[in-house]
Amino acid sequence: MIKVTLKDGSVREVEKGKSIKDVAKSISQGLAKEAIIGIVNGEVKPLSFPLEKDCELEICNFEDERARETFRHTTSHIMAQAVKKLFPDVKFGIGPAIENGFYYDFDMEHRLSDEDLKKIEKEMNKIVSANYPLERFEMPRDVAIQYFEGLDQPYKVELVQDLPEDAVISFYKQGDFTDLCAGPHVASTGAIKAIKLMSVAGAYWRGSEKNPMLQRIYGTCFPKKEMLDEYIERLEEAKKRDHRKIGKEMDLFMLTDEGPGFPFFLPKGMIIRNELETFWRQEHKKHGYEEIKTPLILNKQLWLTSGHWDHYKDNMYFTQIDEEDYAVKPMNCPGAMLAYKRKMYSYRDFPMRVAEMGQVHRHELSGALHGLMRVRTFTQDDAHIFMLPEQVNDEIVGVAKFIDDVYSLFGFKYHIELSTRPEDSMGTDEEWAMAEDALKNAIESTGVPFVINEGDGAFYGPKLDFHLEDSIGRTWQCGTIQLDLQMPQRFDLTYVGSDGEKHRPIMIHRVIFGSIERFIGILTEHFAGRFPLWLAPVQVKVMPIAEKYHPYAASIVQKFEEAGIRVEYDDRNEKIGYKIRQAQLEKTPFMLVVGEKEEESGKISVRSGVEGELGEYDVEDFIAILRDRIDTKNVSLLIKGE
RNA sequence: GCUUCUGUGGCUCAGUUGGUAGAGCAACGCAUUCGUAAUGCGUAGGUCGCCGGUUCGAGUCCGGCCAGGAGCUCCA
Repeated sequence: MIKVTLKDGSVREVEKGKSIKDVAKSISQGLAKEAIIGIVNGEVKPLSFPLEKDCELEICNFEDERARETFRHTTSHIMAQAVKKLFPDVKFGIGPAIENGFYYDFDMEHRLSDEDLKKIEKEMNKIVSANYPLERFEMPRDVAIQYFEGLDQPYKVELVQDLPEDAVISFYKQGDFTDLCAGPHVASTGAIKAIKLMSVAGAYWRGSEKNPMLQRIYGTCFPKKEMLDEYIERLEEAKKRDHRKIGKEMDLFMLTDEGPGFPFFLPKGMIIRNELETFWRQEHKKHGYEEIKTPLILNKQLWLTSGHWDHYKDNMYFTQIDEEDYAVKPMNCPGAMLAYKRKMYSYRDFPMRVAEMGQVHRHELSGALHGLMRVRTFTQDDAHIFMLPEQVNDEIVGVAKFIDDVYSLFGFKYHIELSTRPEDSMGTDEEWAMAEDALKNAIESTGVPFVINEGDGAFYGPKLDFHLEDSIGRTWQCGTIQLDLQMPQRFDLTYVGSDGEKHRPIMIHRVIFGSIERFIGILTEHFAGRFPLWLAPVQVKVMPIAEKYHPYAASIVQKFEEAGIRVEYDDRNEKIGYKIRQAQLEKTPFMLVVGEKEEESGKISVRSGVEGELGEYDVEDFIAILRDRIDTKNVSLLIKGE
């Protein structure tokens, strides 16, 4: 007998050689049925794994991330086996589990279509039914290379060649299919239940555009069909929140063939944009920022000095003025450097915070464009902070707090990445190490978790990036704090220290929204078009029941207008049901119905876009409620529900 | 930019094996003045993304270009 310590601390005596599944069964049939993997002394093992000595054991179902990953990774092997059966000439890339499923990359003559996906799915289900056990075995590196060369699998050969000389290479075999794989896997193919292949797309081998493009099949799978259905349902719901769809429905912005990547903001979208900018100015004033505006076009010499001409040319637009070369600004910093250089500064002026709502133009690849999220012109809510070395930490912490405050106002969840030195960059290793340390120390001191994104910094310095999620879980970088040791040097920025000598200031670039355009896109998806009252393009809509109540309705409209509330008046000759339906579809927060009853009582009947009928309100009372919501920037549209 | 799919009136979509375009909503007109998600009747609106080719004949087939979606790459 051996002792198995379970996660809850309890200890079970089991017969030596019993499998994890046996242990699960002995605890409860339900657990055994749901179990996907076991974790033995911290290592993921299949349920068939025999327990030979005393150990700690955790039995995991689909709720556990490690179990999900193992489950889906096995499914990617099943897909590879199915593809091999249908298309014997296929060459395999890699096939990992990802956030909501898995993928596998294939190289073959045949171009995969949606019909092929169905065929592959069918073939996969056969493999599941056959319930092949997954068997692990090993080969020395050189034997493994020969093995894959013999099978004409060049990508696998490349993968093995990249492993160390003395590595022992592990394989997993299921039925007639064997794949290079570190594992782990579930015990047998029969464990996989609900499979759905989602799409086929191109993906470069090893993520480099210099390599050949393989065909990637994305799929997902669950232990139960109901879970798959629920997931697909959620995706459908998420699509309804897509800012491109809502932007069109609510008439917020548009994109045209004439200006791909150059969005038009329409009257309703401008209200949101202007409200955000007003809020932004108020907050920056409170945080001790001054505001400037620098030109959109500046001459070649400036961009040579800044380094953009050498490091950012591919993304810039150019023009000529009086036969001299000019560029449209892709960033605001060089302009800000010129503004700084206009006069002398004392160390007493620091930290000096200079903000700019700066419109930039960047030539993004056509395939990268995406609604308002990725465009070719956008407005950054930029700022440059000039400071003394001893002020760096406080300033970074201060900006991180500022960003957190703004995101919290909207109820956003975000994650932070520290992006380090990229290949194409300026400056010395020492400078980069210092700058990276400064950012790292500052963010560590706030205690907020972050991940490191190796080699993704700007060419002039490392950065802390703040990422927000869109409706289907893709994340977009919005806020960023970048420590720049290059620009102050290149532009020879100075200040006079307490010693009377000239010194070089330290500078950070930072944005909070990131770009107004992207931020509005994220906001739209986050609120599914039901913007907080202070941002809502239309706050209330007044709807008389019939023409004879128009004078009373008009007097209501006037009262809301006088209170500074954005009110629309629907005095069309239509039935009230029709007006309500349209206002609902427009996502109007509050609808005010007025007819005989209201005219007599001098009140209004309020309908909430999210809560339905709220009953009668005194006009002044309701205005006060809305005014308070707007002034406090309350994101909730609920009146009854609070 | 790459792989792949898509592109029909303002919007959402039909359009069968190629025979010179249809619906609903919206718009406009008339009637109706009607209490919380669509009142009825009528009118108008389209060089079927653009260019070229095959054909007696192309929205439908072929090629090129443009734009959009998904993904890759890249990024606020």
